[in-house]
Amino acid sequence: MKIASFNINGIKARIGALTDWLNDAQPDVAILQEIKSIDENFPADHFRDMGYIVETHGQKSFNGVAILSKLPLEDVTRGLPGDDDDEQARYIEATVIGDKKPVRICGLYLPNGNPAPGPKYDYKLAWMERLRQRATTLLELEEPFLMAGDYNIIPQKEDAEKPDSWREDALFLPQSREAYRKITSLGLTDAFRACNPHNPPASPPGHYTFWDYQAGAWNRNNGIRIDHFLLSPQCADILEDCQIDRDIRGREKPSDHVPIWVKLAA
DNA sequence: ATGCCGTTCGATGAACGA
Repeated sequence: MKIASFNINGIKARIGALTDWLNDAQPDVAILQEIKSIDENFPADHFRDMGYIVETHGQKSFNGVAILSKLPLEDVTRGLPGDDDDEQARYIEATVIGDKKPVRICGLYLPNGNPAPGPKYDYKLAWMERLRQRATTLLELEEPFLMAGDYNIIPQKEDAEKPDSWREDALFLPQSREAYRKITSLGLTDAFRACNPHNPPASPPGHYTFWDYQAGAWNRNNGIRIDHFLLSPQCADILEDCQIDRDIRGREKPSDHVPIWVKLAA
């Protein structure tokens, strides 16, 4: 089973690039972030015609997440538990029925948090604590699950081409990385690092999932790794591969993020 | 030092992003 995550930065602007990538990469499941659309305006029929089940959790103009799946989905839930007043559409869950076993999929678009400090940063940290709570609940089930999406977290300096330039940014502040570690240290595996260990000091070119549209970031490989797959122990047991579809960033009318995917024996 | 660039809504720019 191939499961991909892709922050598309607007479905209206990306329907062509997304369709081309789906046809090339052929994921069984695509977890999307920043659809920037209400559910009614998401082109669900287009993806149904391609063989996908479509589940969205959208809002007007901003945020919004979705799951496209060629495999059956069960028990779809929308929104991250823990704050009934949170109206931002950033979280969706579903169970994918694989040929061998079911996997619970959590698709997330974690708040950016800038500027820090400030209310947006407070919201980010509170949201991460709610995500940690949700992970704790799911871990108690001792079943395969994964949390994938745009975490807006640079976990380590190796995950940025120019870490110094992110030193005071909400994506890289010590408090942000501590909140992220509190989630991974529950026992979740970073699938990309499990499959692509960083080997200092002979640093190879960095592996990134985001390059800013500005200042020639792509041409300079001035990127950051902020889209992640975190796997439960039972899911890490069946992990076969995890890679980043880097070349997508160089195509026509690209998103500023690229897809990252896992292959599971499920 | 600031903006660079891109998307959205809906306007002749503002808000937001990372």
